[in-house]
Amino acid sequence: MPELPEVEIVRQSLHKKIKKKSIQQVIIRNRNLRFKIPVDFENFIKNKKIIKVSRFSKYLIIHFQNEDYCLIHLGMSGTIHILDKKKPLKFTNTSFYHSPYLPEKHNHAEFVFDNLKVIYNDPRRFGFFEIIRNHQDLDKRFTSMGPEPFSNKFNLNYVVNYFKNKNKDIKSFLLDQKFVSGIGNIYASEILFASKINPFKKAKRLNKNECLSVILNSKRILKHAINKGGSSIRDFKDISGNKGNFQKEFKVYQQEGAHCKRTNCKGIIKKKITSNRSTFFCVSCQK
DNA sequence: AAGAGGCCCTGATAGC
DNA sequence: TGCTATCAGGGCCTCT
Repeated sequence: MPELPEVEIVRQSLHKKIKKKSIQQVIIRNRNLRFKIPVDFENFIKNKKIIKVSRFSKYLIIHFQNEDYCLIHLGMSGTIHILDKKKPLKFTNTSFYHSPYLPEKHNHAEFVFDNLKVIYNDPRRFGFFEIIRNHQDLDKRFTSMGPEPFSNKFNLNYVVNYFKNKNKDIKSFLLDQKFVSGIGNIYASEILFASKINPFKKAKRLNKNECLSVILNSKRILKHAINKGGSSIRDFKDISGNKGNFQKEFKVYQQEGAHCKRTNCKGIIKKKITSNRSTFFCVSCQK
């Protein structure tokens, strides 16, 4: 499901729903995620009040009282659903705990609040939860990761220096969370199309202008995607079941065989698969 | 040390 | 209908 924009959409809606509320009960249905949900997880979370929900990169950060935190990573297929007793979902005429579109299979954890239930569902189990017990550890947690695209640290000096002598292709770097945090397979292709750069060009071959282009387009495209509610390919929805709209604006992702959308470009969009991941690009205008 | 590739897992879809 | 193969938004690990 989720790259930075989608995780941000989930964060916004989750924050609205659960800030200042206490978790009354935690129900674990299946501990098997990328990392097993620890046995003391329920006790750690239970009765804690939520201050806010923030985000770094593709990680949701639940802030509890007393500087306790829970990280949630959605992996490829993690989704968060909410059932609100006061605002029953459309079509929900059954009980509080059942809704027609709400998945039952692959629910891993359910967090029960007063009048609310938050559900974590993850068929492929690439997501995970992580407990953090103080504010220093939270700061430390992300130090080995690169800056978010929005950060001032993601600037021309940083990128030009980072790319010196780097023999790997530029797309791999956009996916490399140690270089920049939050970009995934969809937005990497879109950013490079906007920058007119071939995804397989070696990073060390990018000139200053191209580096700048990658920086500016990363910031712009991710912000734009957030404003559009994220990309709903497959079944991404926010926690209340609303779809995003950015998928309508894909220029290259999933556009194999289409004509390039750039004015005056006669190129065709091509798909290339490397190490099991697809890359989309225009054969003509991305040099 | 950097870079390439495999692997974790289930589900949807395409092709026969 | 039902088999098999392929692909999917991530990131960790190992090998060279």
